[in-house]
Amino acid sequence: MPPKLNPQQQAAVKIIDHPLLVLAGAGSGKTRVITEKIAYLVQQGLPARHIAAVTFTNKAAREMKSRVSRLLDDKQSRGLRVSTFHSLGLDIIRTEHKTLGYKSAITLFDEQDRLTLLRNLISHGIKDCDIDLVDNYNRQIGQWKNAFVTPEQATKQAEADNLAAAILYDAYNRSLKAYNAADFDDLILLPVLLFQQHPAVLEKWQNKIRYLLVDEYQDTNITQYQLVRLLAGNLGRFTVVGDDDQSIYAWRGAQPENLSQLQKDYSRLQVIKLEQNYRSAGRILKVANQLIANNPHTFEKRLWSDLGYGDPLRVLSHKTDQAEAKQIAAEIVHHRFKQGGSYGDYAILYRGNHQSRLFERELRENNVPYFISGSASFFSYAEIKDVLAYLRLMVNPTDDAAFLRIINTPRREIGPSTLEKLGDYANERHISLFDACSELGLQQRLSDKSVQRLRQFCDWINNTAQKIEQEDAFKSIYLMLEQINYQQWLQENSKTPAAAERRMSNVYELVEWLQRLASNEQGEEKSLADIIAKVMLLDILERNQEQEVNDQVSLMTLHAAKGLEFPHVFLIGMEENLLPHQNSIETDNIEEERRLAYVGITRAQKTLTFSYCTHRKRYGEINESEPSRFLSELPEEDLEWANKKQLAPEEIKQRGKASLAQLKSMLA
DNA sequence: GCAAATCGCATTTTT
DNA sequence: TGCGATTTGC
Repeated sequence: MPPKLNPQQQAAVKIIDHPLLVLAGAGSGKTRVITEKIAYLVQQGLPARHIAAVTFTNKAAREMKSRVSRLLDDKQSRGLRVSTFHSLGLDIIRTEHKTLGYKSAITLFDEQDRLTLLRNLISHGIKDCDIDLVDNYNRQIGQWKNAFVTPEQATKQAEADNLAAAILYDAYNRSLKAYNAADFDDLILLPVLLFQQHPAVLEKWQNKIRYLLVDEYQDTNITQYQLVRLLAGNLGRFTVVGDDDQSIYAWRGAQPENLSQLQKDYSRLQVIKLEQNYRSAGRILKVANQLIANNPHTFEKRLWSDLGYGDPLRVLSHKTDQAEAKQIAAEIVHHRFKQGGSYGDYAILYRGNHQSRLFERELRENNVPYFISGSASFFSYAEIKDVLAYLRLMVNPTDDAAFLRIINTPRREIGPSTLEKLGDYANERHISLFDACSELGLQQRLSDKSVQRLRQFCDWINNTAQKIEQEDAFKSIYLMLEQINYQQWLQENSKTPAAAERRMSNVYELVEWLQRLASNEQGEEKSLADIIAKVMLLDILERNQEQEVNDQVSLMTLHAAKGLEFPHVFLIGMEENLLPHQNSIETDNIEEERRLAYVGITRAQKTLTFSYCTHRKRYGEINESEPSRFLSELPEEDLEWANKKQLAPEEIKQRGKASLAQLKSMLA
């Protein structure tokens, strides 16, 4: 990227007396605009502590922070907020917990906790709900929370078929409150409710955050937009950056309409388009432009670049999905040797995760290093969830989700039947499972032995919690791990000894990391409770992944590829019913699928290869498939249908081997 | 209470 | 086909 900002970028940085919408096409330097603007605001005399920049991912926030630190020194950037929407929300909730009626140690419920709670509510009392439909209810509740619909409103508006969901929604929210807990959606929703109901608190925050910058604005949902509006106030001291053509999260509640809504809500809004692309060859952009022109637009935009026109885009055809994987793996090997580049220059992008399987196998056979993005997050590891559940329960004994997770892990001979009776009892008395254990009435329901086991557990939790609070917190955590003999439990429950070892080292990594977090928190209170809440928002594995992504072919979904770029991109599975996906065809959602293809195309810097198969194995059955309609929307003169004549599998294999031999001779 | 067997389901998933 | 969740049998 050139050292100087282009005129549009400069304008985007310098307009600060109007609310500003920056329509930033793919690869047009939007992060740069945000970071330069932060620096500019500081230079203009606005202290960094009055500036907040919000992103959607931790990764984006980290990237932004590090780029700001190249422009401003520590003193200048002191107090600057660069965070995800969700951690900004958590900050607000933590600071204002009293007004919201929460105790300070707020527990964050993840998706699993949420489902567990919903299931428990259904099996204990919410009669109108069917346990088999829990996923539907969950989705509906999420939609309501994203659309800023409270339980009261939901109940009023609800049709007969989702009245049950509305009742459940209300019960669920009450339970969360009783547990002093919040789910991810609440991290946005609660601040909005708070600001609406308490103007003085809002004013305080508006005074704190005097300039707001929002990244990936097209991905905001209704609730997030409310938060932006409230924080930015009537003056509209904000810059939002987004691209309607890269809106691919509508299914998660994102409202790309929030872009045009700004014009209605802020008459003084200025709009700037960034159309110069610093990433891709001209031809790739031409094709991308033509594809996306098939979607309706409120803001017209046309990407261009001066990086040269580039090669035609290739379209490969294959007989089977296996052949697709084989040929592309071989081709990557071949191409890399010819170019002398790095495997890290290649990416294979696809619509659904399952498409990675064949490629994985093929790459491994060819000894090509690869990494799959979007695989299990650190927090999906059972051992991490277990240990966090222990800590959560100590911080907040009413956290039933945590209680249920660990009550019998490791084995304490407390099984489902005991828990069900305990659950019934707790439910009748409207108390938490933990509190129910110490009640006298419990003895009438359960055997003495069971009650004794439960109480032993609770006493132990109380003791350990006390130790953590009063003595050296982390020493006590290590002691706790020893007492539950967690290592042994892992050994007994892992497939191999090596796996057990790895899992235990995950646990240590977690605790060490918590320790570092605790000591890094400058100034503010650094109670374990706060740390745990923060941790639920982070993802440690991300960092590990980033370190390792070096000389590896990247495999990822189109969704995961947003924001990234690669010299050579393979966009595979360009077939009807895959891209566009069958469900999207059925629900008439082609436009978002087209944007997904657009995102894929605009990831490529130098070369782009599409591929499709005529036969694909699906759910164990071979089906015929047709090339994607999107291919026919592209300019014919820029495509090269390279593979109409099929290579026999043996030939492909030969080519792969030839390349290997070539490598060996090159190394020798 | 737990392990094995069977069932059932299969886009995408920032936090 | 392949995985995870639930059910079955000991």
